[in-house]
Amino acid sequence: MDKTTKEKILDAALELFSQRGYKGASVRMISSKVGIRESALYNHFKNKEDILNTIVSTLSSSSLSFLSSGKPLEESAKKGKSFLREFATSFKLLSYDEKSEKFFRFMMIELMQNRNIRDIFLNDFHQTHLKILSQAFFIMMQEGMIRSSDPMLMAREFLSPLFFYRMQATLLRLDRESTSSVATLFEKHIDFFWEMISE
Amino acid sequence: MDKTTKEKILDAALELFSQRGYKGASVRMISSKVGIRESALYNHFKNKEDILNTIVSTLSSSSLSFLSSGKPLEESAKKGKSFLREFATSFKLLSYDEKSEKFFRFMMIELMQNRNIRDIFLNDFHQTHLKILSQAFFIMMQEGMIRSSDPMLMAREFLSPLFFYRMQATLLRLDRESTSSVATLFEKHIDFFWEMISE
DNA sequence: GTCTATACCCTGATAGAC
DNA sequence: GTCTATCAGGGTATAGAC
Repeated sequence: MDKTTKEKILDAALELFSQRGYKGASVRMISSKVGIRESALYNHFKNKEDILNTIVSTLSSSSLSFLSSGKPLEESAKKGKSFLREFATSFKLLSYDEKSEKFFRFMMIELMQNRNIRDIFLNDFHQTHLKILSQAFFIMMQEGMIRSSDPMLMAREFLSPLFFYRMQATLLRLDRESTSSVATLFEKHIDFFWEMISE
Repeated sequence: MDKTTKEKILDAALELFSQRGYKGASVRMISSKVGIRESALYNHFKNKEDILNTIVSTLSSSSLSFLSSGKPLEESAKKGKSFLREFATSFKLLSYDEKSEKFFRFMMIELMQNRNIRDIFLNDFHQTHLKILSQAFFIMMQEGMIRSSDPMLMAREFLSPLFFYRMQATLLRLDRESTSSVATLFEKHIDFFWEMISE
């Protein structure tokens, strides 16, 4: 509560962008969702694109990558399977965070249409996670916990199913279907993957 | 050449839908790409949605699942790694087929917005491939070629990276960047996966 | 900061001449 | 089967009163 009009506009815009994409969500819809006229909206943002840019720059950094939480990777990676479980859980939990989930839906819609969103997806989102994972696998290999292989390849192999399952959960939720079957896929993925790579 | 106006409309529409989504591609753009007036377009299709439906029903079946090419699965699955390589290659080649690639881009844009497209993606596209793969893995397990595990889980683990790499290739191509690095990811995936599962 | 009023463009779609 | 002409509705954005 006690949100400023500006914040209300951003919330309404994110909601509509995530449902209909940037072009499909009109300034009219956004302002009516907030409860003001279109013209009043222009007191808070220069134009429609300004709303988009504010949302993107706010959410692209914060809501996409987790695990920036202190702890040195050297320590956590040595936990092996537990580390992977923590990573996957953080990944899965993102889809339960309302704003992250809406931004994810929006990214998926715009991925093929907007170069800027593509860059954010591939760099901020994907590369960041790959980097963490490949470092972790490298450490696990050094410790002799897992088979020796290309850490970056292993990171990709571990991350792709996580991404796919997250997308699937998002799709199911859109049709108000249960996501419990997908939730177990995360668990099964970790078990399967660990069994395959562990020495 | 020698395309009917109707075919020209469908081609132009697919091109524009794949770049801008359904809403973003106007009837005006489509008809001007064909070289006719908007009104003339209505002699060939009832309305805009009719164009979409024609495209979807034409491409959802044909361009999405390959491997319907005769040969019984029992035989090909016994080839083990070669089968996986063939499967992955067919999957990769889809992204070199112009129409399949455009339809894939369109699907990605509409996935979060259109229930019908979601169903096609999850059922026609994803489930079909999972079914083939899980049957193949089941046979390989019976033959003692690979570790024993849940065939459906294994199918998902094998397919998710393929999907992700295909998506990545599509994204790179949109920015006219080289996809050769992604092409090798397909190969590496097969090698890695086979090494992990082979007995 | 919000309102009304308005400008101007793009949208899907139809009627009727050729 | 294609054209011109036209329509109502919705799109972003601005000016000026309160």
